[in-house]
Amino acid sequence: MIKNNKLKSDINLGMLIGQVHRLSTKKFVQNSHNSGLDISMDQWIVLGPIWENEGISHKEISEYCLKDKTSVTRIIDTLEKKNLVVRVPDQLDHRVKRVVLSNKGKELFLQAIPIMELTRDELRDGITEQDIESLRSVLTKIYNNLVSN
Amino acid sequence: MIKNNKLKSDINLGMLIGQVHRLSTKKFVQNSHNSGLDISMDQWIVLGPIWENEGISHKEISEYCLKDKTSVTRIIDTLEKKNLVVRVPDQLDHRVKRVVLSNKGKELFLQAIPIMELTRDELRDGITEQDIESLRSVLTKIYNNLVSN
DNA sequence: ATATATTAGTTGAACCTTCAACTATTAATG
DNA sequence: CATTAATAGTTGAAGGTTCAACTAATATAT
Repeated sequence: MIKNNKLKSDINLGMLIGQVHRLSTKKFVQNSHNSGLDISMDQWIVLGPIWENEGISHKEISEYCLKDKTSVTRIIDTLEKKNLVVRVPDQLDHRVKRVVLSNKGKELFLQAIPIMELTRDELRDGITEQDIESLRSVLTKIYNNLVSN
Repeated sequence: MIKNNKLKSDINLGMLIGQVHRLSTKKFVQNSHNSGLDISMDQWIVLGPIWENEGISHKEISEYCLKDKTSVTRIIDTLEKKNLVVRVPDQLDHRVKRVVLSNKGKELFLQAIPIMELTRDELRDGITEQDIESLRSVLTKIYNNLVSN
């Protein structure tokens, strides 16, 4: 009995975004698991900038991944517990912690790349590059509305 | 040092979807809080089908909201703790639990509608209806790829 | 009818997210 | 230089998600 159809369709759009987000992370984790890898979507997302930039700080990871600093702390806790990365205090600014991949971390990252590619292909099956660019464009507009308060 | 640019841009697209999802739920909760309402995005999403269909079952809520049954159980736990809904065992099929809004739940739902509309307008500021339809269309395609295994 | 399979919902464990409060360190200002 | 601000990261609490295992009840199949 929500009479306002616009409202209803927005709710559905919100649920759709949420569901696509949940299902795609689930798909990646399942594909990883099927290949014998133990890695979550968020762990993969955080490993990325560490791979690209050895010794990156939490804050930089946070900005790169669009994740809250608390989330970054906890994901790195998990990665460290799994011996995939190591935290190294910065020598100049003692507030800063720099994060470095272990050999195990590097290995896992390399193994996960083809899983990511597979997942990508499954997601995009039958979808044109134009559609993807349009998706990216509209999401970016919404993102900008959200961050500019 | 991810040489594959396609891969990198997919990662970014994934992070963008995640971030838009997180930021929009955050915006809704903040707007609610600013109006003195205590409700999360997921609580709102689950209240919707209960409002529309008094006595709806968990399973039906799950299908409507595109949420896992475990999540539905836990969100309804929270809603029940807040005295917004009540679980009623089905008389015929004793496996089924039906969910009903309390007066407090109805009241909250009605108060949350304008908050949802406000949030919607903030999200969509400067974005055309065509863009939104295009977003919905591409997300639906991805969703279908994901559910059809 | 009885054994088997399905279905609805719950629970525990592990992870991710947000908020608010906190520590420790560095930067800015008078 | 000493006080105050801001910054980087951590922690606890509460909520949401997934998986796997579980209970209880209904459906199916010989």
